[in-house]
Amino acid sequence: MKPSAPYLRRTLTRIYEKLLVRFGRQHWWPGETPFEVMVGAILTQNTAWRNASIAIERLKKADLLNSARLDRVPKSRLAKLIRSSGYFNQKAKRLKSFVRYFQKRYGGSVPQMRRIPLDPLRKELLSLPGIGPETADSILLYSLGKPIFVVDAYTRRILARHSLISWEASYEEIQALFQRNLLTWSPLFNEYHALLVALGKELCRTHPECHLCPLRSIGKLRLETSPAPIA
DNA sequence: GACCAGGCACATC
DNA sequence: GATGTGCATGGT
Repeated sequence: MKPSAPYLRRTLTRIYEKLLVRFGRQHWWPGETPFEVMVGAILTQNTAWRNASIAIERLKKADLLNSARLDRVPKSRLAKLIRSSGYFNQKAKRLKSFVRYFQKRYGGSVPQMRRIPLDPLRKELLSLPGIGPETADSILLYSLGKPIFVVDAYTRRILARHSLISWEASYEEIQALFQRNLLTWSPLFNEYHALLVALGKELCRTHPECHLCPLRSIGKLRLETSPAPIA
């Protein structure tokens, strides 16, 4: 039985309010420049942010957190610098190809890139090697300020545990759930996703039974009967 | 020492 | 289209 639109709107709004009260504003993305956010989006793929941020610091220290210089640095040197983020050979390759594209297509200019409308730009990003839906949407939302909702492992886990989606829901289905039932506004999408991650990090792992979950009292939650695995 | 973390591509059926 | 596997580090 699919929840009705008014129910979803109400519930998604209540969840947001609860999370905001519990965790406060998250000030995402934790990066100093839009370009740093793009690099971070690739480095954090399937990796704890802590490890990705170590790699970012090393790039900064080497004065390489700049698209023109990153475009010129040898891939082997880049791989060594980003070692802490894991999958460093793959990520060095992905970063190089992304930066090549960014330089060639936009001259390394964020404002130039931002001029492209959301849909075609998303398609463009998805066509790059190593840029999947989450990385593309993270760049669009957190680096460029485009109104698109980022879905990640935490988002799926939390929504499924609270019976708002099935565990098998696709990326696009989950994204559409938020985008159809919330105001299309990038600051809201920004904060909402960051808050879901905050919840996922702080509670879902340490308290998988959800006894302390701030969302517990919301709507028709049926936590007792949701599937056990949270991974 | 096992398990996990803000994915993605590619092979195979 | 679904399912399985490689990629790899650092923290708990």
